[in-house]
Order: sequence, then structure tokens, then C-alpha cells
Amino acid sequence: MVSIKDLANLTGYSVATISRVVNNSPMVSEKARAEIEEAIRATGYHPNFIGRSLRLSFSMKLLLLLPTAENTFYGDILRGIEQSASAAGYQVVIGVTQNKLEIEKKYIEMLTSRQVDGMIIANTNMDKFDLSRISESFPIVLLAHSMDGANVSSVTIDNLAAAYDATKLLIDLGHTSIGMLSGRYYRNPSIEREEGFKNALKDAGLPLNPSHLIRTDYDFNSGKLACKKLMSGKAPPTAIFCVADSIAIGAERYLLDSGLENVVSVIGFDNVIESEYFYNGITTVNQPKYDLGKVSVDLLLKIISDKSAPPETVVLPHYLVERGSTSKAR
Amino acid sequence: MVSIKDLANLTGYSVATISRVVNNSPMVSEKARAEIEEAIRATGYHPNFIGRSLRLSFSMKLLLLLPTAENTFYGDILRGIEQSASAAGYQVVIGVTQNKLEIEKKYIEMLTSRQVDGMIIANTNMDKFDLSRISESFPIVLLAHSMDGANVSSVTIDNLAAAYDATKLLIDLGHTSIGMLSGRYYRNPSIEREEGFKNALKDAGLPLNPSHLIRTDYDFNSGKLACKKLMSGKAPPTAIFCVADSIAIGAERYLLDSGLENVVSVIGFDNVIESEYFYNGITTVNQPKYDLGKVSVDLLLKIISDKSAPPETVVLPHYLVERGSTSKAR
DNA sequence: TTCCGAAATGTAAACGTTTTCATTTGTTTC
DNA sequence: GAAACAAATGAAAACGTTTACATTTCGGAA
Repeated sequence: MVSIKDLANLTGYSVATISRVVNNSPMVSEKARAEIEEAIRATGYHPNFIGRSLRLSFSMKLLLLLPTAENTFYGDILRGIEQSASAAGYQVVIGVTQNKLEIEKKYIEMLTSRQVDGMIIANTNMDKFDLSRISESFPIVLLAHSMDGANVSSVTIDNLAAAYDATKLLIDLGHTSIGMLSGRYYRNPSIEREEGFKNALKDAGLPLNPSHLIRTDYDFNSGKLACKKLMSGKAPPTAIFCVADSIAIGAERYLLDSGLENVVSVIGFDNVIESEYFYNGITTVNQPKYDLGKVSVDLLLKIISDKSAPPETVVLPHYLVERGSTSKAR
Repeated sequence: MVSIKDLANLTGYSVATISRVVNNSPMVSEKARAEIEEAIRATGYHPNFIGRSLRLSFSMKLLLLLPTAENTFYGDILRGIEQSASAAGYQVVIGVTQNKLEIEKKYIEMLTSRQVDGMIIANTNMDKFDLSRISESFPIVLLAHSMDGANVSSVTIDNLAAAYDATKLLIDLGHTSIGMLSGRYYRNPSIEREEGFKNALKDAGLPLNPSHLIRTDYDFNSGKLACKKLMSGKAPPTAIFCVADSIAIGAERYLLDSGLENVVSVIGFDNVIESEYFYNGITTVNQPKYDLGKVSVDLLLKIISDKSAPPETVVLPHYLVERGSTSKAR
């Protein structure tokens, strides 16, 4: 592989001058520049980024940690992230953890071993202690969720309020028996959304039947099964708040298959593209996905440039999107 | 940041011995190992991967280039890729190009600048010349598509045959007026699928109405609009072959909205999860997504370990999945 | 011509590793 | 106690950059 040293030997200039040409420094004569550029072309030289990173001690790379690549929720987020990152000259690399702590730790090493300058975490299996410790030494930002008691920056919506609003919509439609399909892992943002759900019921003076709260995985099939379980109980609810659109779609699918789609209302969360086109549409809570991504990067870059800045939480607005999956109780 | 040198000063051992401990070399006394490990714990030392990469001249990282992060098609693929890669001790980083050549080139630099050891490309805007040139010097594999005339390895299904089979299914159902929604960018795999489509029509002695072939983007809304256009012509087809499930779902949505779902059959391509649950299901061509990913990595690693190996094309089997979106012509 | 200042170029160290080769230390054998 | 050998350790170079500082070159002014 041809290096700066080879170009130096080839052209008779020193490595310093070659480096200056490569980096467009003005301090080099036209003659030298021309000769060296010609040599670069002739040899097919490419600067070695590893050598550069080592010398400069930063990589201009950001790591985005995703639990899965199968959720369209992250598509828009990623666009926002890439927009902000590339505007600042950073490259984004993505790591998918499959929700496994061990894979997550592998990726964290990219941070600790200086392969990336900072990290955005979309979902973590670590606890608040791990997270706080990492955040002390390295720039990280939590995306679309937060962690109680952890000393770490995050960009999120107000999940509690959003879940409250969603549940309130069902209540306002006249429903009095309302169930919830929540996340299997008992952590944010599921915790907060359960909280908002329960608060809304309480404020309306409605009871929560314990068997009406089921925890499941964030995918279509799990949602379908969980809904089946919910509806097979002895006093099934007439409305269901789902912690994610993927679950809501699974639930609606079950209802459609059972001919219950007009009897039972379903509301989801996230406003992913499928919720728009599935059947008559899934009513849902919109998260500002693009902005969540964009703001995360902005915050991360701020932390990178000022390591001593205290952790900060940014809350972005949410809103309800009413579609065909919700209707008046009858 | 604490380095091996700091540990050397701290413990009194040389950097060589520290390095040996870090890398679990057996050539180090129990005493030294214990002392050094203690120092590592105390200082919170993490090996710097950049320094290591520079010295070793490989990064143990693979780059996966995706056109978008919004297609669930890539979820399974990624799982296959990660499975094979991590089994071999490699890490996978993902770059999303948004289908923009300039972003793609940025990521290609990660290869040429030695930040990754090899690259899997799921979709490219480069031409066969670019691709052949890169493939000459760096390990790359094309995933789920190939490029005619390019001297580059690829792992794919037989797109021509698959499209032929899909079209044949419609023909066997008695349809004689068949349209196609293809990809906007006239390149593989759209080209091959159009070819298979046309061949099937020809073999059945059916004419292709030129206005029945529409090229559009790979997403829901584009599919919906394209279908509308297709059905608004003066002699609309009774069956539609779509180059991707995302398009097929958009098309089926339009048909549902127009009350045509029982009149017009739709077949998609890829067998993504949504095609299973959308309405009565979308008939489609299954691609072995997990295996496509797995085999890509295996092939890439082979190329990495033997740079002089000639490019190779691996063809994996496909099959049809019949669901509710197709029915007998009437 | 000589001198001066600016512009161009070069030297060498540094970033954090790994590893070859040399050296030291420790153990065994006579 | 010396010789022989194995085990443990260390010194130093190398990977490919960038850059502070030193040196050379070049015009122009005196």
C-alpha cells in the first residue's frame, strides 16, 4: 500500500510537503503541488485514516446503537441524524445490538477504544450505573428514551404525557374498559408509558383490571398473540393502548381476523409508516422522529466539544394522529 | 487518556510486557500479570484500537452499505450478516447512502482509507467501471443484486427466473392483461426482473401494453400513486407484478381504496414481514434474506483472506408465497 | 552586491500499539 | 559452584499521519 513516505521518495519532496498537499495547506508552491498531485494520481494513493486518527486523536465518526434494524421507526430518525452529522463533517456508523447486552458491550468498546468520538443510544440493556459511568468519560446521548437516576444526556418526548393523552383519547371516546399492551422489558420508555396510562385511568375514575395489562415484544406477531390473550379473558376491554405501532398492528390484525375491528379500538405509538396504511389506519402518537435524530446529534456534538458540560435532557413535542382504528364506544 | 506507556511507568514493567498481558500472551509471570491487571483496573485503561489497527494493518471491521434504513427487507439480512461476522470475530458497521452517490463515495473511503477490511454493498449507484476498479484493490461483495459486466463478487437469487415465476403464476391464474411496477432506476435487479416479466409474457403469447410498465420508487406512497396511474389508463390490467413488496403494498392499498381488490391481483417481491399481515396478505417471491446475508459475509471473508481469488457469484434459491392478493381472473 | 523578510520546504517527534531480537533472570544438572 | 537451558522481560523499530520548529530558497530593497 502506497503511503506518504512512498510519495516523498517518488517526488523528492519531504513527507511534510506531501501532507500539506493532501490537506490543501496554502503553504506549498504551485510547482510542488502539481508534481505531487500527479504522483498521487499515478500511484492511486489514498490517505490512511487510521494513521490520521492516531495522530489527531479523533475519528470524526459517531456511533448509533439500534436494538434492531427491522423497525421503520428508525428510518426517519436516521435521516435526521445523518443530516446533522454530515453537516458537521461527521460520519455515522450503525451498530445493531439485537437487544443483546453482550453485543451492546462490544459496540461500547468502539467508544472506549477511540474508534468513534461519540455515541447515540436508541435503546439499552445497561442499567443506570453502567450508563452513568460511561457517560462520565465518553460523550453519549440517549435517543427517544431516558433513564431515571442516570446521569446522562437524552433527547426524547414526554412519554408519560403522551401515554396519558393517548389513553385520554380512548376515554373521551366513551371507553371504560381499557387494556394496555406494554413492552416486555420493564424499563423506559415502557415504564413511563404505563405510568401515563394508569394516571389517565385514575384521573377518569376508571379501574384497571390487572389482566388487562400485558407485556410483550415489540413486533407484529407478539402483538397479535398478546391481543389474542387479552381478548380471551373473561371481561375483555373495548379499547387497547399499545406501547408501539408494531404491537398495535399485530393487535388490529387479530381483531380483524376475529371480526372485532369495529368493536374494539386500538391506539398505537410512534406513527411509523405502516400505521398509516394498515387497514383503515392505526390511530397513534406521533414522535418527531427526524427531529429526535437531528437534535441528538447536535447535543452529542456539543458534548464532544465541551466534555465538561453537564448532562442535559431535551424534550420534543408529540401529538396524536387519529385514524380508523379508534371509534366511539358502543 | 491512559496508555500502555502510562501503565509501564506505573508498574515498572516495559510496554512489551503490558502488551503481552493485554493480549493474554502466556509468556508472562503470574506476578507480573497480577500487578499489571491490577493497574489496568485501577486506571481504567482501555486499549486504543486505532493504535492497534495501525500496527496490525487490519481493523476487523466490515462495512455494510444500505440504500435506506426504512426497509424491513434488510432486517433479516443484517441478522445473517452479523451472525457470520461475529462468529469470525468481525464487527459490522452500517452506512446508509440514502441512494445518493456522493454519500456512497464517502463510505467507499472507509475502505480505501483502511478503516474497514471489506464491504458488502446492498445497492449501488456506481457503474460497472467504478465497481470493477474498486473490486480490484479492495474486498467487496454485492448483496441481493449483481452487475452485468462488472468484475465483482455477488450473492443473489436468480432474479430473472424469480420474476418469470411470479409472472407465470399470474398467467396460470388466467390473467391475460398484466402490468408491472418496476424500479425507477434502470439497473439491477429491476432490469433482470423486467426481463423475466417480459419473457414470461412472451412465452405465454401475451402482448405487453407499453403503458402497463411503470417505473417508480421503492416505497409505499410511490407504489400507491403508480398503481393509480396504471389503473387510470384506458385498458387497465387485471394483474400487477411489483418489483418490491413495498410497492405491492402501496398498489394493494390503492386497489382497496378503489374497491378493486377482488378484481385485480397483485404479486410482490422480497417477502418482507408486512406482506404477511397487510390485508389478506400479499402474494410474493421469497428471497432467502438471512442466508443472503450469511453467505455474503462468508464470501467476503474468503476474499479478504485470499485477495487474489477471482470474483465469484453465488446464486441462492427463491420460492413463491401465495397469499390473498392474487386470485383467478374472472 | 548584500541583506532582509517572506515563502517554501524539511527534520523529527509524537500518537498507541505489536513484535523481533536481545538481554536478564531463574532453574536444573553436573 | 559453574554450565546449560528455559522463561521472563526489555529495547527499539515500525505502522501512516500531522505539525512545531528549523532551515533553505527566493525576491526585492538598499
